[in-house]
Amino acid sequence: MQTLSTEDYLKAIYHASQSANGTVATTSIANKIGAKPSSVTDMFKKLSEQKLVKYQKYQGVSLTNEGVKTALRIVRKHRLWESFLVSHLNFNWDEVHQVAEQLEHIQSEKLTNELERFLDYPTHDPHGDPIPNRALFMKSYNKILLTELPLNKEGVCVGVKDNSPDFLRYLDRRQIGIGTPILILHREDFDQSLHIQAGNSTLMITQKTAENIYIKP
Amino acid sequence: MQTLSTEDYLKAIYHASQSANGTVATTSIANKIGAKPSSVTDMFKKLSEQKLVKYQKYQGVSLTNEGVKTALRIVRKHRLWESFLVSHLNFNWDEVHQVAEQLEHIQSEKLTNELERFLDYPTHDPHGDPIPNRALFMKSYNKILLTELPLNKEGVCVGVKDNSPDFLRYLDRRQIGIGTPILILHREDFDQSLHIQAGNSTLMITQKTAENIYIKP
DNA sequence: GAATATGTTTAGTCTAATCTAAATAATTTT
DNA sequence: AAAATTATTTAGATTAGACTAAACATATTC
Repeated sequence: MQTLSTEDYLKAIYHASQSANGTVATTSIANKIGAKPSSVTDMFKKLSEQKLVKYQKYQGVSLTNEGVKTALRIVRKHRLWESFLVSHLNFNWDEVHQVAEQLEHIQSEKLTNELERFLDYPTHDPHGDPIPNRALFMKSYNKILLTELPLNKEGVCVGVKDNSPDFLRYLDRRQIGIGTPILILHREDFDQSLHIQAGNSTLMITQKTAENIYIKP
Repeated sequence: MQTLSTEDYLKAIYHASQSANGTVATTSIANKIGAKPSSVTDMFKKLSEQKLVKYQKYQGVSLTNEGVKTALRIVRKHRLWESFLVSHLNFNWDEVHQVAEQLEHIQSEKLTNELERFLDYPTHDPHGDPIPNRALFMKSYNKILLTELPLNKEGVCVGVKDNSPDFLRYLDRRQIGIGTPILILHREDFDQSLHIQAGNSTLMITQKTAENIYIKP
């Protein structure tokens, strides 16, 4: 059984190892967790003793199979709770993260599974991220960044890369959300900004914005 | 902002001070919390510094107004979550306590208030205990113990005193629950056991059982 | 490939919450 | 009311998780 803190570390390692090639550096976790590198080293040792990560001095960590499972159980709870908050408790997609960070630590298999049933087995959370099922399996549809969408080819927004409240509220104001159909009308060569059609309105977005929107073509 | 542990203490003090006359002894909290008396003394001092309890050496503690409010906020969350678990997640009334013990510590006013709205402002939890509203006010209807119900006068089960899973499952097996109409057919002078009509069936219960069932006459 | 910069670990300290054992206060019994 | 019992507190130790500062390893730059 894990403590609250070890769960946070495992989740951070899991997410970091998705972008990296499996192995994760001390500092990168320190930044995510908001702790000093020395504290992270201590925790790496502890998790290593519990056989949840493979750790070699100065070489970072990678999750073991058991570690991945433990992380996925937390991710599963996090995303189910986020879904619940949005679908039944009137939370916006930019408000759910902080509360789900707490709820993901609640220990009760029955609770998790019943919540999943109550929500009718959702496959994706309010940010478009896939929810691991009971067997911890998740399937993410193949998606591309909005920057990669060809001109005049319609796609649908299926997720965001940056989950920060600031970015999410920015998208809200522009009426872009999960499910919004998007079409690139023109790409400005000068600064790679895009004129797009999103739903019924046309608008201009920067490259940085486009790099944080996932599209299913 | 309270830690998890101080919240547990405040809740324990609150519940203990309901039965006692407001002031609560070190040992009684030690037993409830499952800690040694010396640890409890330490915590009394800490809570006293935070002005959540009034503490005098060797004289036990009593909650301040702030302390009562903090405790009630936790009780409110606990009972709302219990209600949710039973009404939407297929939990039985004997299963909810352990999970609600965890959920009651989640910090988010919006979450609590939206949960309350989602449940349509319930006034009582699955055990018949009153749920404090947003203003932390709760009204408990006047109830009596089943032992005090006059012969042949119908009442309705509105709660239980003993919330242990064992007792609750015992009642389940006898098909006694919140809302069950109950009538005392005969009281055995010898051992104070009761022959009762509960719903459609008649059965015999011991004095100890009757002392743990609340009735609205 | 030596010098420098960056990243990581070690050693030692701190805090919150617990504990045990001993000391002290309050209560009960005789 | 003295003795015995029970309850409470103090003193000192322990653990998990964090920290700082110094030492050490790796990576980068010239």
